[in-house]
Amino acid sequence: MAVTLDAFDRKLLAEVQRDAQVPQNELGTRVNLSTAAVNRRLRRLAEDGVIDRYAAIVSPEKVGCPLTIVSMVEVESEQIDLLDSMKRTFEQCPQIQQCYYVAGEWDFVLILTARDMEQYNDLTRQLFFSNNNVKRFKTLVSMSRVKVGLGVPVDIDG
Amino acid sequence: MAVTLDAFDRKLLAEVQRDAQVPQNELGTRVNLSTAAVNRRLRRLAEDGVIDRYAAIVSPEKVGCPLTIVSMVEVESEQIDLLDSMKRTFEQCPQIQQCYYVAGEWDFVLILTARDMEQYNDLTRQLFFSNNNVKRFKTLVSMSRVKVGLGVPVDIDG
DNA sequence: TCTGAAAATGGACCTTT
DNA sequence: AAAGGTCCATTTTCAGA
Repeated sequence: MAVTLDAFDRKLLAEVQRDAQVPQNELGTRVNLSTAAVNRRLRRLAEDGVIDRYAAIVSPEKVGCPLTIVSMVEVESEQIDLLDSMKRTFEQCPQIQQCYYVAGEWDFVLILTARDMEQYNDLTRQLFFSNNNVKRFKTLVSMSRVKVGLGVPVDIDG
Repeated sequence: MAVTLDAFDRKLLAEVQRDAQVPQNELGTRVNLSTAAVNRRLRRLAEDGVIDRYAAIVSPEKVGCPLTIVSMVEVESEQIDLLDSMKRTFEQCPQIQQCYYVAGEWDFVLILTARDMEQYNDLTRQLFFSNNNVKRFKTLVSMSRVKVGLGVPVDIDG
């Protein structure tokens, strides 16, 4: 599953995770490689799925979603088809940025973004109260998004 | 803080959040605008901070970070400088993808990525056990990353 | 690694509302 | 003024030698 990456690949990945807009010739001077080599490596990293995709990161506040909420959900039954159905529901909800199926005191952890508490209450009704398989859930309202990203460390370690 | 967005802006934001690599002329045909208009709007969205940045999303598994963990932390004291110091520590840790300062039963929620459990244990020592201001913490190990993204809904609602 | 063609970006300028 | 469209220059990407 994992892929072999050399020091150049790692540097490139670190760069493009931070900023995917810097041109390949600039990347070349930063990592000490020709533009063409950078081009080939980035293409290969994308082909191999190391780079999953390129995305614009938009500011939630600026588009009227100032509220970030962490919800934890415990299910009634862990029957496969019930779980799958819940996963699909969570995946499809546009306000759910992230959903992790976890082991421990809870079964799902969700990161949500919402316009206001009213919208979150609505979501709560749709996602939790009207779902028979939700035993209980807990809400943690974010007061500050201290760090937000999907960056993966590639610097030295594996 | 929020910004006024028309239907064109919203469509463009939806597109580039999903895939930032589609060229502006293609975006133009999709949203019914000339290439130049798309160019101008994207530039303005970036200048206004609506688009925070462009980033490559890399697959954690492929680079040897198959483990995703959600940690919740309760602090001993909420004294400002102690909190700030913790926030800085969390921000700087490369394995911490996200850190939310929350209200409720816990004070911080962290999303971490790690090579293996041993690395997580090390992090645990560095971040939690050796920090006097950590009263307790809880670990939820992700078995499945059902949905992972930073996408913000821009379709219809504000 | 270099060179050059094709593609994409972004500015100039004019037109519309 | 604010925003769109067309055209053109510049920059960037990317393949072949």
